[in-house]
Amino acid sequence: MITDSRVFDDEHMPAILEHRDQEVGQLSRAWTPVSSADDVLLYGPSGVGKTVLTKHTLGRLTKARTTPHAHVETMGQTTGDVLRDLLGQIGGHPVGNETVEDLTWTVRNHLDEPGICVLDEADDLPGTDTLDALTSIDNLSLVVICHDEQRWLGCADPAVQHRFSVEGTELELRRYHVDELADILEARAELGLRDDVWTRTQLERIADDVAGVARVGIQALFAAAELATNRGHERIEPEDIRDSYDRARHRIRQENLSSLPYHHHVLYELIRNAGEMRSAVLHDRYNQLSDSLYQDRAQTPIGERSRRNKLSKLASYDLVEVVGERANRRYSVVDPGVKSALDILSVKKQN
DNA sequence: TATCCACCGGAATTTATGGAAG
DNA sequence: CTTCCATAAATTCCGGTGGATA
Repeated sequence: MITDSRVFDDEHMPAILEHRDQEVGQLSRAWTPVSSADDVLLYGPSGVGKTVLTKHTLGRLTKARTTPHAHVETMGQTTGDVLRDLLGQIGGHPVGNETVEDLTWTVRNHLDEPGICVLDEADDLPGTDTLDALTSIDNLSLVVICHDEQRWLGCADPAVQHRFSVEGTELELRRYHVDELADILEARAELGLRDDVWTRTQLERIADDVAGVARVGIQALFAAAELATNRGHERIEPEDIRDSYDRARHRIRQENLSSLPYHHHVLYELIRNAGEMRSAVLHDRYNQLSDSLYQDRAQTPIGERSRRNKLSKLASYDLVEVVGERANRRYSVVDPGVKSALDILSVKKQN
């Protein structure tokens, strides 16, 4: 049934970008006189193709002429990480131990012509000094990708605000309409599935159910095909589609959890085990068990303030849900089926 | 309504790490 | 080897806030 699963990878780039002509146009225009390329603040909800749009448009641009460019994932990265990534992509050779100052200087020297740097998942960038380093590099135009442009601008320095408040700098990406997303799904289905196992109507159904969020739609289509295969169906059945959404979201969350370090896993598993808990209880548990949880580990237990940082990370990854305000706040895991591969609580029981 | 309280999250400060200079 | 310095992560400090309580 599935002829090419790579078509459904998050990293897969479609040959043509459908229903984003206007946005591609605006981005291209911002970059046109590359000698004075504009910065762009690109915003919109998760999974509607912000990353794909920039990669696609950047690909078109650099096919026409060579321009130094980079696409940097900034979520959870330090200033040094971002600069090293940028330097590597524009042809430099980061060693791994340069100072931020050195890196900034090296990048500047590498850019004898104007370049473009896309900062993906940049919601947390204001407030760090990453932007200071990047904006101090002449010749470098920035594309900032975030979810909420008001919040982003609100947190940024006045200098950065000014740089991103020029007319035409903002570019909003909306959710797809049902027929638009169905077109996108159709292109994937044609490439990755046997053509007698799906119908246009089913794709429209999925597009509607995921409210125009392309990433979830694509993952759901893939999950539906997997379910149909597992169940021995000849083609995708309504029940496969019905069950595909949980499977798709489950997979995205499981991946997110796996990418996080040990402290996050500890907190996650404590919450998952309890079902729902308030923060005082969570901290008590953590304190009780920290000796056994952290023995034989390089890491040591962390204090409450740091745990709060880990918890907000877990929440932003949609792994942990926070309900209620202030004193009566409760934590719970979004999908108890998502488990840490580290098997933390069984280690606890042995002790 | 007024006061209390838990606890979040920003900002400043400290600690840990590792490289470079003296 | 010791000292110094930069960075990132953790901790300390604390103001603000919205529900709880009386």
